[in-house]
Amino acid sequence: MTLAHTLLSLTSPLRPRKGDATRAAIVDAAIVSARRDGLEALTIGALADALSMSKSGVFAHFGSREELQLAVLNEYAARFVSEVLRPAVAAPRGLPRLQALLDNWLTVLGRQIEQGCLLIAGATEYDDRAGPLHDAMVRIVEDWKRELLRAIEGARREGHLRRDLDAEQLVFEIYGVMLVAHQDARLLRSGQSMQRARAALARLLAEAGAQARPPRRASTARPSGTPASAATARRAGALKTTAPKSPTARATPPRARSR
Amino acid sequence: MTLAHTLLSLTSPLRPRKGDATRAAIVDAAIVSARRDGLEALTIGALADALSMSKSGVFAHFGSREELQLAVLNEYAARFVSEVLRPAVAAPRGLPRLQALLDNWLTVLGRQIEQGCLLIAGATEYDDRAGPLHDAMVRIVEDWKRELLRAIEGARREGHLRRDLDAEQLVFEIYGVMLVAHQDARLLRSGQSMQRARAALARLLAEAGAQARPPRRASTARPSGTPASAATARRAGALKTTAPKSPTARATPPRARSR
DNA sequence: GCCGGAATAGTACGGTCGTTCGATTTGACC
DNA sequence: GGTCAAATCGAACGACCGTACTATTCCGGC
Repeated sequence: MTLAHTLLSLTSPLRPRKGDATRAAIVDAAIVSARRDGLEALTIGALADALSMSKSGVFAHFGSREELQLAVLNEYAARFVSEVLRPAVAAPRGLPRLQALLDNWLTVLGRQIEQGCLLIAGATEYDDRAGPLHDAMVRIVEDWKRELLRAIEGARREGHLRRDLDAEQLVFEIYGVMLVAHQDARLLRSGQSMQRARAALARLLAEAGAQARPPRRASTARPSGTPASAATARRAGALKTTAPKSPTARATPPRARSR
Repeated sequence: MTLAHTLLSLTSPLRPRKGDATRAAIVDAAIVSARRDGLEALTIGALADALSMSKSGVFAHFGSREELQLAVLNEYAARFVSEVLRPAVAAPRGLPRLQALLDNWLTVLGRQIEQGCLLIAGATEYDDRAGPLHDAMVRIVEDWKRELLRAIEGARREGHLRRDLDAEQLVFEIYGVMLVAHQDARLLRSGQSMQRARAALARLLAEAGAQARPPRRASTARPSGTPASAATARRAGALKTTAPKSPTARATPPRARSR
């Protein structure tokens, strides 16, 4: 079946297969469901109901539940990369590109806080279950960390970060910030998680030797925009903030707040 | 039933109820299963098989699957606290106690890397599902973070940490290190995650103003005390290592390793 | 050694799961 | 408009789920 399918798409590769559209719609709906309840809670019946289709209609597109889960995971990962990494490579190489990447990552994480991240939830879901989903999960996370590493080493090579920086350690710690931001925002509904994450990242970068390019402004007085966060990076503008319009997300008081 | 049960245990509270032992055995087995596959994958039938009991025999002890899950989660949390927090309060208050707490935490996390942490896995499992398990999960994580906060503020009150420290931010970042250590060790089987986590924690504490008491080992240069901050404090022994006997877990080489 | 409640087993029910398979509909091409 | 494959449906299967009920076994107090 899969073979015939492949052969056919080879003989007439240009024909716009209609099934592809439904398949995409199924994956779309499945991503929503999986982000809410987890990949393992994905159910063909529930999906069919949500799409007003029959179970067998949905099933036929994948051949097995596992194949559906893999499609969902891969599609999510592809979107994640294209949202976070792709726009970042537009930034000039080096620190700006790394900063853009982290900024996009955090934005994607915080955008729809109602929906979780499959790469984070899947990591705990499949960390102990052998099988194709585990393997895919490992591959995706490893690939992503490799991209992050590349960006960091790029910035170091440009002289924007300390020469003796332990890049893998920095990847580790950045990932930790993202994980805790995700948990804080979703489980605890903290509301401050994005600010805390930005502060943590800014500090990590500052300590990694990030040069505060144009030191735009000194401390205390802050006439206009330029929000920003923790410790030193506060004036370094090490991480650009996305939506500084909101007055509720006011800048943190001089130096770190103590309780 | 539950009422009668309660009343009876009130009238004869000393009688050693035999069912309690089986109930404990069930919870034991359930914890193992939940740590491997998740709380949501817990199944009464599988549990009964593993214990060579009947489904109804297992069921009778809890009255519902959800009650079983709650029992498992609460028991796990209780053990976690008693393993991590309780022994730490033996340490002198202030920074030593905080360090002991973090050290215990990391040890518990790394001890049996084959089994995951329910507090971490459950956080993503229930971050979007309303219900008693979600509520329990939130309460447990919040309680734990509060304990961590208490330890940090205790250390600050003793003058062991910066006066202007943002304690909640430090809780946030410490939690991030633990989360990424868990993921690295379990999903990616990294093998270096514990060392990386120790390095990250040491740096966090150093930056929070932790005084490195007796610098047990001075590596390269640095004759005597003078705490050092940030990156350098990594070798200051800001976080005591549990089993330094192992030669594989050697101290991190001078300065940070790059790549 | 019986008695009585606690503990456990046995069985059954309704539901949902993933999957199979044959029937039916759809839609592009001649 | 007929053709034929692709797409979708409908019904059914076997397995497992949580739960409810009844029956049986266990076991300490008399």
